[in-house]
Amino acid sequence: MFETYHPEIRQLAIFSTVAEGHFHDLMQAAYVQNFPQHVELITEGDPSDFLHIVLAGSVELFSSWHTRETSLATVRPVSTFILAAAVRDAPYLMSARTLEKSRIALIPSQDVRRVFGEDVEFARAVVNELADCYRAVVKNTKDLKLRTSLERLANYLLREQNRQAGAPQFALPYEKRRLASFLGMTPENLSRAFKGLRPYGVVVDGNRISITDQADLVAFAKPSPLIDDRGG
Amino acid sequence: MFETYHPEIRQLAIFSTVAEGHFHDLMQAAYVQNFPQHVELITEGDPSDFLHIVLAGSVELFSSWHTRETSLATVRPVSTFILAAAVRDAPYLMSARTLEKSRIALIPSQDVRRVFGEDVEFARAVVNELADCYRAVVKNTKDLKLRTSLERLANYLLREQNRQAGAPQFALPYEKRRLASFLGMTPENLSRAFKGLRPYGVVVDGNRISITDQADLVAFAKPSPLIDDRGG
DNA sequence: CGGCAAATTGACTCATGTCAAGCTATGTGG
DNA sequence: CCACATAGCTTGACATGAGTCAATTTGCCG
Repeated sequence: MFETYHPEIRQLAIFSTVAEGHFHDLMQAAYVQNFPQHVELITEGDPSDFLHIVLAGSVELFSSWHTRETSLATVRPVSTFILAAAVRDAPYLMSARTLEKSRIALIPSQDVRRVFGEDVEFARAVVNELADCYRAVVKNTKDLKLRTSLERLANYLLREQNRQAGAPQFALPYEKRRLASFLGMTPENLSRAFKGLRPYGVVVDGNRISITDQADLVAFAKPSPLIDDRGG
Repeated sequence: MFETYHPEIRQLAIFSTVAEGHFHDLMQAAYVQNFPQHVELITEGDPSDFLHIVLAGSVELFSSWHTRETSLATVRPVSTFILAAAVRDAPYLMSARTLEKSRIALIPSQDVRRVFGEDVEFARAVVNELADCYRAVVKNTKDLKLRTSLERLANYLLREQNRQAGAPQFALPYEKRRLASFLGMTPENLSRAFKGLRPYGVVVDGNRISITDQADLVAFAKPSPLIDDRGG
């Protein structure tokens, strides 16, 4: 039963080049669990015992400070999260909760660190993955600091459109309140921001978005590969 | 002449464990150059040919988007920067300029990637460094999204005090305009933020800061190890 | 001493957050 | 099948935070 998950994990960039024996070792040590919706998988500050992999469903990474909370990322199948904490054997900097019913694989961090030392290909894959994560967070910081909330929303819509089929109509992948938090604004402000994009051809109906004038929206958003390209 | 720089580079966490032969290889391929103040060392978007190391002076990492610019970090001796771009052989996401007269070592990225594959200890050091960088950016994002500008300034002052001797009086390490940009606000706003910290015992005289009531400032700033601790 | 850039200040505008009310969609239980 | 409860979303009115612009002041360097 457990072996059925190997192929999808094996295809992850971080595991695709590791030697068969080492991959087997990692899978031997791993757990796979199903979680219901809205379960807190990890809590920031806790020691990082496992590298997590989302096999199905979706997971939100978020963080709190006193009374405030912010959404930092959404993890979708099939990808890993909290690799950095696992590598460094340091406390989690973010909390994680399931957004929906999800299947998660858990690989003990110490096995990850051990195989890292034994398998150069795996080491290279880990460092690549980590560099990608780093670059993604830097892009996110630039987005936050260099753009207004309206520009952030416009560019988010273009990225999301691209991530999905690329069609002029698509659905937001989660609630607007989460999107607002991810973009660094309040839900009320997000509502108004959607209105503010109306002149650039953005029509909202519930969670369905229609981009009626692609060129116009692009002209306003001015997307940049150094901020918006994923995996670049 | 060139060999005189080896000891300080060798002591960097990222090089301290690499085998002597491999370290020698890297140094053979490296350049060391002196740059005057305010020289742009790298430009975002350019291909990343070198891993950079600040040996003396200081370097600002910043980024622009259309008419706006923001300061992302300051690199001080002795440490590396743009490791992620070098590892991935991807374009720089940030630009870098000297803040003062600086001495910089340049190691060809391809040599870094080659030695990574030949020396497990080096690979481990690189992944550790990269994980630390990643965690630093995540902390910075949390700082930006979870705190007001007044709280960011208060926590910055506490971190900077700590980074220096820890004494109640210390000097800001660079201009206020840069600090403002780093903290995500305008210079005007920073001026007012300093005034706003007056009630918590912060006295400003030029670039000299006096913290007259440490406990009061800490109570206001509410620093957290998951946001403010460096290298944690 | 003079000139320049940085920093400060005040007045103002604009963006964003807050609070409260109402709306809508959804799911549940009667 | 409908009434209701609930949670999310929207809207309006308002408060506050932050940016802008312009005018000084300060401090530094030639």
